[in-house]
Amino acid sequence: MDKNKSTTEERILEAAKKVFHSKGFDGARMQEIANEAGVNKSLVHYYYRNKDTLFNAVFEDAFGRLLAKLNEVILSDNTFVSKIELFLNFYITFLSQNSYLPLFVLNGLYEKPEQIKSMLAKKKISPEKLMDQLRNQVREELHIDIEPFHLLINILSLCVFPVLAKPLIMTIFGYSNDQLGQFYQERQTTVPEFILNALKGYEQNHSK
Amino acid sequence: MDKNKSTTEERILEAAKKVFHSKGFDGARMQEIANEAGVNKSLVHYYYRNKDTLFNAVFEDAFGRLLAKLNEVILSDNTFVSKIELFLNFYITFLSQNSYLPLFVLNGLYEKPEQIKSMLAKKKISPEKLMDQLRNQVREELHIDIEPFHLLINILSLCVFPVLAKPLIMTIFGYSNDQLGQFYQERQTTVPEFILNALKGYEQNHSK
DNA sequence: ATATGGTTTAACCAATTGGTCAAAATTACA
DNA sequence: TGTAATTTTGACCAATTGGTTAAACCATAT
Repeated sequence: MDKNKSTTEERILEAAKKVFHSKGFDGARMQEIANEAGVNKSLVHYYYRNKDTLFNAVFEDAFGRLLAKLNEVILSDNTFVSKIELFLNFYITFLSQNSYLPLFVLNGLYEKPEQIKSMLAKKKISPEKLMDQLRNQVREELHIDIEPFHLLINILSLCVFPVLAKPLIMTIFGYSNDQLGQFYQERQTTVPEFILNALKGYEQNHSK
Repeated sequence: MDKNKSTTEERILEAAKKVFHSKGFDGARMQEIANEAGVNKSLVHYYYRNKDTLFNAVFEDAFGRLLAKLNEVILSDNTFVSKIELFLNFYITFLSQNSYLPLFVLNGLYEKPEQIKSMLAKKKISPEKLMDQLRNQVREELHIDIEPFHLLINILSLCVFPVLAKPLIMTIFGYSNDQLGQFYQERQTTVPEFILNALKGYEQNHSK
């Protein structure tokens, strides 16, 4: 509702994020987005032709952000463990402010899988490159030869799922928001440790 | 559409599952559910008062199934590793037939977190009991004292997320359905190994 | 001043949607 | 067989929703 600063187009996009993130495509109402932005509904159509266009803008913004960060971290100049810590840290802090975002992205991926490829192309992200980077780094740092695909998925699982399952955790174990925050805090050290231990186990079995 | 066998009430519920699972609450249409069941739309309202009632029935069925299985496996008479394998196996095979289900449940949990508690009560599932079981078993089998909460979340993450992220995996890495099936197959041995290795790492640091 | 261009609004519309209701069809049962 | 209860249907409705359009607004340049 704060009309100060920022163009109306930006305010509309921000409002759209807020509504789409929490209610999804079908649950979102163009009128609600207009209200949230403090403008007439027609203005929303003026800047973004229709609901689909607006949704795509919101989705690309969200998915692009997550993808870009993952890419940036993996290709950065850090140790393997540092990278996990970095990604975890970003993910947890960023998403404490945008708690609906991961589920929103996941839903979007189900509905429009094609978008993934165009997004990868636009951001010039190469999955193969990421995998190579991962494989090489694990080999050089930990002297372990490993198929990096399962490892990548495992890392992502351990980082992303606990954020996705937030309501499950809160309700089942009766956590308050503060307790949940502490839980995520603990994971910043717990998860890298867990992964590193798992990899060291492979050392005995698979390395030469 | 198969009117054979099963009461109309059951056919309506099955149709509702199909539609709600793939389109969510807001995306689902009562008319589509009626068509899918091969009955008049009014019949849907006759058996299930309104959309909310029908959705709740579908959600409870889905969430209840997953929860019951998790409970059954954890409390069963198996080794720690066997339990992980069992749960993984159930999860992967069951969900290859119901690929929309985990995301559906996750969305439902966001929208109606209260349902979790009533479901736990109805199925007489005690989270504390599960955690105790897990802690004791890890202590007795692996001689490791560990706070079981993070472990439980880690196991769930490694089992559930790769299924949730199906479209991401398929598109990013250009997997066919067959290749994806093989990937899940591999995880049946890969994941228990990963977890066990991680835990063995803790042995050196935390056990006495 | 006024013409011009982009910006914003109010009024409106066609289509959709969840839900109702009374009547018809079918079943149960005396 | 007749009749009461249950199940199924078609017609209908009020409300909602995405989207359109023409007019109003407003800054800026001439």
